[in-house]
Amino acid sequence: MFVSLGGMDEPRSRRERPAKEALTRRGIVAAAVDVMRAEGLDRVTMRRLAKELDTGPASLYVYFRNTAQLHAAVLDELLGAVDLAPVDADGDWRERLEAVLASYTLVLFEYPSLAQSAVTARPTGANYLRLVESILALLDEGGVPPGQASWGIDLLLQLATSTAAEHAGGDDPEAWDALAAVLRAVKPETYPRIAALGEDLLSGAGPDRSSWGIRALINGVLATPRPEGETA
Amino acid sequence: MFVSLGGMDEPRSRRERPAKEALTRRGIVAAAVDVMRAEGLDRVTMRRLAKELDTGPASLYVYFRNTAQLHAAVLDELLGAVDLAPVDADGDWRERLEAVLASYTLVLFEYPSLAQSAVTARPTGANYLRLVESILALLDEGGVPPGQASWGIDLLLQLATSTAAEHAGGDDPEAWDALAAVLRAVKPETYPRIAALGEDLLSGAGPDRSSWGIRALINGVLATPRPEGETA
DNA sequence: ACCTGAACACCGTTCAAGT
DNA sequence: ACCTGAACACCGTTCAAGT
Repeated sequence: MFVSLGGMDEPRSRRERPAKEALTRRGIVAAAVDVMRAEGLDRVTMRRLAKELDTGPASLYVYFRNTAQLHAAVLDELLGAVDLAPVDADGDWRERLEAVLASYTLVLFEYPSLAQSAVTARPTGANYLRLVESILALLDEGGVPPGQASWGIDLLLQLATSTAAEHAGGDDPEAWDALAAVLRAVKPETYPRIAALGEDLLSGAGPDRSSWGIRALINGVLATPRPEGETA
Repeated sequence: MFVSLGGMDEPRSRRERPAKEALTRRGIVAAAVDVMRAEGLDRVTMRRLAKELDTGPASLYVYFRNTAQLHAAVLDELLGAVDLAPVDADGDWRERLEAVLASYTLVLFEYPSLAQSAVTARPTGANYLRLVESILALLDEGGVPPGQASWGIDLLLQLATSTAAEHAGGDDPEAWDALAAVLRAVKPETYPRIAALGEDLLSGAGPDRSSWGIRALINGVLATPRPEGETA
């Protein structure tokens, strides 16, 4: 394999799609990420991937129980891009925690449909564990009692994940317009408070709003004791 | 149509599946709810419903832009079962708000995959509006400033929705065991804080944990001012 | 406007058989 | 154990044509 068989250079296309390679979990995930970047998560299917890897769909079931698990593995891969630098930086722990969660949200925003599937099937790979460990460090630094940290971390990631997931489904501007129209059309006699708040219910640029949400939850996690009789 | 044509009684089966009825939005949603209760949300597809209604799938696109919108309409229907009685009851507003959100979560728990789709496609029907109005009333009673209420309501519903959505995908006990195994196997040198918390990360019966989460978020929404320069 | 059959372009997952 | 082709039982959505 170290000698070229023919006299000609290998054409580029050979390198780009190797004729056949041994199937591995890592290789499948790598192919999945490629397909996702090129064609979107919708196309990250067992069949599409099998085609990419020159095999039949059944082969992939050796490595992943189902499509949801495959997507979870793809997400873990992407989580490598989350910026954990704020963990060891200076400054207020709350702000640093907010920064880490904002970075997580931003990564998910690139593929909101992946976020949607993550609401159900959390990843369990190395990148996810690093993220959890980092957040726990910050909560500890902030003096959040361990019991609250245990439950709080799930909550924080859940909120961040579903914030990104909200934008799955094409970010359909028609759907948003429809919601705005419904709110505007609401009868003040039937729904006085909705009518009173009106547009403000939908106000706020995405980032402002989601960072406020994260801050609110951090504050709540810090301030809310766990029910009695539970150990931490 | 008021006279029987034949001498025999109409067989029961005629009543149960009328030969043909005019297509209406309501009728489609009703059929969708039936199919969901009988066969699960997975089967609430354009094709399956078309079969149920004795027509072709294309007919349904007159009433729903796509399958996600259909599911949102089904959810709104189900939301009629949310118990809003606590709104006008006596007692602490926080506890009553928690009760309303718990009822919402409970309704979604019956069809977690519907909750999963609701993370992306919020309903906009009458039942959803009633729920929003009720929560706003409680936040107002609790003295939550309008700006925080506007943003907070979304957050509260989002958290409750994604809490139920987490259980979509079959509640696969194997997946949970896998996560537990990963956490147990974690090396204390690499992930000291995860190792230290250990089982507690997964502890807590569902209801205890999710009601703590709701309480934490309510507290956070109450305590966290919106950024300056924003009106309420 | 509402309704439809047919078509296009796909899916997930399991099975029995091979190595 | 890993790998595979083939099969089973489905999907969403659009189109052109009808009323």
